[in-house]
Amino acid sequence: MTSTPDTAAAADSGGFDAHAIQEKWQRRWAEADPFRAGGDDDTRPRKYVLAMFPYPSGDLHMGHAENYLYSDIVARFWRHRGHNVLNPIGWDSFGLPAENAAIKRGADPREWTYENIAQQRASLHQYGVSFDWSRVLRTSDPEYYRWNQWLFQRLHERGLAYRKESAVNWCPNDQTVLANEQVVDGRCERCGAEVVKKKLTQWYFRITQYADRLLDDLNQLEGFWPHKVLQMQRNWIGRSTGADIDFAIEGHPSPVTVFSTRPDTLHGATFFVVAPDSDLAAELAAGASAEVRTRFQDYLERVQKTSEIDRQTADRAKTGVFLERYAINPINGERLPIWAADYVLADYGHGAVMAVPAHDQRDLDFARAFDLPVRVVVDTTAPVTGAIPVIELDDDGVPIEPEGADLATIDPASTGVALTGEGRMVNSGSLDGLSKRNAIARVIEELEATGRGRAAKTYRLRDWLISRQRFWGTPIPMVHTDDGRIVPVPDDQLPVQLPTVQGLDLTPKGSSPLGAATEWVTTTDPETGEPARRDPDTMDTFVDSSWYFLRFLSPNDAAEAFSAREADKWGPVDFYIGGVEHAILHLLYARFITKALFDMGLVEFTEPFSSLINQGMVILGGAKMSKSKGNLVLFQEELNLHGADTLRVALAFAGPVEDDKDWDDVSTTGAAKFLARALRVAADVTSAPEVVWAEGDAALRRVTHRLWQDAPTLVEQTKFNVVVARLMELVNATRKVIDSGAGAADPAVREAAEATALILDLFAPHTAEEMWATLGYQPFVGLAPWRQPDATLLVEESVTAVVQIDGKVRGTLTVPARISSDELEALARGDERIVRSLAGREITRAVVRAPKVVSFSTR
RNA sequence: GCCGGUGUGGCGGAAUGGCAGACGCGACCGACUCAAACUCGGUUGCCCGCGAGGGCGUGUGGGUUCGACUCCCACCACCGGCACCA
Repeated sequence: MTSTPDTAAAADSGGFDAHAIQEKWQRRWAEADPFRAGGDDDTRPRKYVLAMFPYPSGDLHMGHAENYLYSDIVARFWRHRGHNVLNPIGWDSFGLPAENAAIKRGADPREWTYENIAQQRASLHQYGVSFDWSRVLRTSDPEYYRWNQWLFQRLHERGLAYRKESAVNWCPNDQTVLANEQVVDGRCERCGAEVVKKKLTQWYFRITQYADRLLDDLNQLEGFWPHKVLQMQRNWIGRSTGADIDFAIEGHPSPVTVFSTRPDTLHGATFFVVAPDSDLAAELAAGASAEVRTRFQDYLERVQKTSEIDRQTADRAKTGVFLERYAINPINGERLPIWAADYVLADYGHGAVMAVPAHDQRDLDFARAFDLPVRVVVDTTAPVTGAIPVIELDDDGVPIEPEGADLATIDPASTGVALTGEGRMVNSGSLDGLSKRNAIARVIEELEATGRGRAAKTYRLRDWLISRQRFWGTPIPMVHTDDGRIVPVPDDQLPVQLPTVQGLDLTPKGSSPLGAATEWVTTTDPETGEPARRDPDTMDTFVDSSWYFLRFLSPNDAAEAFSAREADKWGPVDFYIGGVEHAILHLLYARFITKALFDMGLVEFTEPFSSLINQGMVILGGAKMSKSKGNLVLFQEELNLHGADTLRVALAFAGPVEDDKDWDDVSTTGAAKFLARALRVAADVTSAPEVVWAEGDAALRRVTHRLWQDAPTLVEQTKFNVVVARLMELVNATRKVIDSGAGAADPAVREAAEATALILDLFAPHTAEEMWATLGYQPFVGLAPWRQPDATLLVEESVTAVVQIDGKVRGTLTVPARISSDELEALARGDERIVRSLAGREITRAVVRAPKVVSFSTR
């Protein structure tokens, strides 16, 4: 016989024809459609299981294999537990790769996109995933993106979508703007090009209005989302609390506000710094001498030439120019010289700071570089009530006198180290003697009394820039009239459809290619009928994915974005799984949009995903796989080679869900052997289906029922690798009874084989269906309920008790499970081995935990 | 610098404070075979010992406990996030 790929695969799969089984059951599933979610007449409790939908760039990779395996395991589990499960799939099909491929091939991005979707769809079918295939959506379909435009209008009505001019992140390679979240280490998240700042007027979503809720609501996700993701979102939102303080500026009409987290140190302010690239700096310089103006201009140019990457480098020497202007400290009337320096950022806080060099390291570095005064206002050597004094011990355990017990020895002006710790206020007028906490409260009170300051919060989070100067995305549904008004396209005129690419140049050139689609751009004001032009930009594709989980609930509804009724029934998503790369981008945006929809009264929940799992990556040889490195393991290839079940079991067994899995450590041979053994066990069963369960080999029955006891918990804890291990134990135990125990006719063998099929369905659904049929049942095992453990089988009749002497195991006793502590202790004391180990030493203490442990102490 | 996470055999990993290393891979031995592959059975943490048995062992050092991979403190290493954020 010649070796074809199929026979090779059969050999690899341990002698059975995995591919024939696979195709057979996939055909049956396609005919019967057993995994479609139930409708209104379905009274089972609901579970919404979702894996982050794929972007259709080329074929699926091993990361997808993991993602859709894990969600499928969970979906199948809940069906077995009697739930009505929604497990949908769709495609996140707008975006740059399609556009870039189209440019390269001189084609329409649609072709490339929909070809890839077809290919990925075929792979997922072949993988045996129990999706509800009736709900497929593609975000690049007008039927979908129409609702992006609807969402935009709703946000716009509420002032949550707005236009502003601002210095934005610009990717010179992709020729488009980027959201803050898409800039990683000063580089474009997509292509790695160094991002530059550019002043542009763009559309934003006002996510900052939700900053507090986005931050505070993370607490209710604690324990349900990975701790790491919660922490990353907290960092990203970056709330600081403190005070806004108004400083009058000499010769300037209005006061300037600064934010400080340490308003208690206001008396220690010795100068004032503005961001050189802020409007304020330009204004202040304009009112100064010609010489200052020149110096400032030179400095500004230098700053603007510095790349974001260089600017973010820590330990840069402080630079700046004195603007020969003065700010007035509102608490003591002191004149503070105003400097422009690039260590102050234009887009954080108010773009200006009060500098307190004694108690802020950056201000101190600057003061020392330019010889500015340093005034200590917090005595950090003074004890603070409630603070726990730290006493350090030297090598001999003798307390070391804290150095700097004398304030003079820790003077920041000479040490160069700012005093940022707790202490008592000094040189601060009415604040003297107060602790930091009390001083902050007092100074805010005083400032509020004179109207020169107030408690305030500042965030790191910026508004979400959603305009993109590219073709393959949702057109922004706004028109610009000749007289400069910006008018929304009314709902009944949506969708604003993308034009064909015919005659369009998609090559990135800094403005949207849609601007050149003259016919498309030219329109009329929907209110007045006057000539107008369409907004040529498209939306960030993260808008598409910020609400897709709601569209899955009524994907074919032409009347509304999603059904509020269905959202009440299914939402929020019960189990969400995807890669950690979306920890802030997608997950933050989806949370924001959900809260906005809640405020509109369209959903009844404020968090979209009740639980979240980040699966690890599939790597190779310790390194991330990538096309450029040429170390790719291709999903479709592995699928053809091993078959779906072997691949699924191998991945599920490879390790914990959240851990990275090195493909070198993923054992397809082990998985294939196990599946073959499981099938053989089912085939060996000779008893008829209607069997009396209470009979048969007791030891095997205990293995079976312990698994029935543990499996649900293990699956809910996503310990899939352990469930597979336990199934292997069960199959091994069954094999043993068949070969060298009660034999194949024993009812316990059938009971074990049926349990194997029912639980194996999570991991190897084709093999499980085959076993189920072999055992004489009608399909589908995927819909058959799991069984309850028999409680009487969970208690062992006899157990192994451990005897410890001084913490070391010195012997074991086989004892009845219900032995009393006294009996057990007596047995232990009398045990020949224990007596020998004691060697005459006296037992000073005995701790007995029947029936498991006896612990003797001898000293 | 700040915040978070992780350290267990040759490898992937398991273990409600109670026999560390389940399960699998790999390796070795054996059965089947003319032979190999497949399959099946056995051994496999390290050290000493022919053996019975003993010693050591979950990154390091301490602590709590009759008993610690597990809880507490300090440290080391690696990984991740943020970072001139006022």
